[in-house]
Amino acid sequence: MANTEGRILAAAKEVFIAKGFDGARMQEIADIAKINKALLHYYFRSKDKLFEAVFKETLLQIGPMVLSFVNEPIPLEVKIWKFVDEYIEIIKNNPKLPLFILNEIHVNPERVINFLNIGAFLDTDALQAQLNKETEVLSTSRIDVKHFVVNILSMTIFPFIGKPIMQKTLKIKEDDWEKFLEERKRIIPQTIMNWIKINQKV
Amino acid sequence: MANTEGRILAAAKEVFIAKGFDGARMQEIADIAKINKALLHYYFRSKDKLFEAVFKETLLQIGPMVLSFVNEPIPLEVKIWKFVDEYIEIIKNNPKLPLFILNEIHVNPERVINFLNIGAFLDTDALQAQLNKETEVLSTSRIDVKHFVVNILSMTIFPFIGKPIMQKTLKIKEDDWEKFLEERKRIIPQTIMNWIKINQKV
DNA sequence: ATTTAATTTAACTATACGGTTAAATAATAA
DNA sequence: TTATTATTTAACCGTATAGTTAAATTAAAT
Repeated sequence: MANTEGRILAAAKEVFIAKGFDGARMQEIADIAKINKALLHYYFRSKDKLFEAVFKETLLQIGPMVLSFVNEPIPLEVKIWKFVDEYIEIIKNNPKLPLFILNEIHVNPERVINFLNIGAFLDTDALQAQLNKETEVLSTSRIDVKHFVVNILSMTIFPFIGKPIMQKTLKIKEDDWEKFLEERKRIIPQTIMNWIKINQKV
Repeated sequence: MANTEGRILAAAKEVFIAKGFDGARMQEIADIAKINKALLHYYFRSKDKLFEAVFKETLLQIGPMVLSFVNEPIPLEVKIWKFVDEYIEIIKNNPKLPLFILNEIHVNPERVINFLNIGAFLDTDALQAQLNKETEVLSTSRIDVKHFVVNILSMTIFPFIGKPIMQKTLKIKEDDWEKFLEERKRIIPQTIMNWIKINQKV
């Protein structure tokens, strides 16, 4: 049949992301791909090999999408808005992906450590320079690029990772989740920019 | 021997947190607790029961510690500083805990959903009122308590969850990690307070 | 001292699961 | 047509793992 390998990869991705490597079952992957276990091993010799293919493909798919324009020469504020907006949109379509990646790194770093370079090309020095220029113009205290990046990533990604707890603690119903995410597209850049803009040398 | 149950729980916590429910092995737990598998089942009838005990205990241990003073009547800025400081200290001693909890909720919500109430008592209305009072004094635009909480939690917890990626992307060596966390105790309240303080009705 | 509870030993069951195999069949390419 | 490749079927192997059992031993309680 057409595109068996693609169906296998899609099925594997679905199951691995939903249940993690240890919780995933080769049989279930085969079922979802609508083939049998024998053919599954015919295409990908082992669970490890299959996982490797899925993980690599996933990182290649999501990594560059996000960091592509971070190194581009556009104004800082635009950069932040664009980043947050695009990142939220991407994760909205793959809401379970961040936790999956983070957890696999955690429970089995050896298995995934080789691919971690993929998509992790971030020119921190250039970004720091841009930050310095910005704070100079505003005559505010300097911003450390490390905390700048961590702050943005945190506020953007964490709501997805902690969705169930956020929903429960903050009483956000499923119907309001989408709206909540739209609000964050506004709130996160606001939080970051206000942090940078305020005239308070600490 | 003395305190066998405690040793079992400690061992189980260690293994469950390190490898997740699916990756954890009863034999390994028994080994670490320095007992045998038979005695393990003598104390906790099944893996599920043992996990339940560990998960419940963990939530009870960490939940109240953190949220206890959030509802207390202390100034907002103090509250933020205190929260961030205490939270970072607590997680520093249990750095793998947040990802463990979040991931277990993700891969098997049915198994853990019953205990999610534990420690999740947050009076959002009272906090929103305090925020309103604060912005009124500063005559700045109102802050939505949902994003307030999510922002603080995100910036505090996420660095631990994403530690390997943060370290790689931002070139933070293990020796500098502790310093980095100390910086965050300063940066996070600063980010939040500047966000609130700036006179910019959006 | 006697009973009760805690702990070990060691073998065992049942099952789930990753992976294999071989033969048959269908589809595709040469 | 013929050879090659893809796919199915179905049984099978080996092993890891949760959980059991029963008997023996040690420690604690009465």
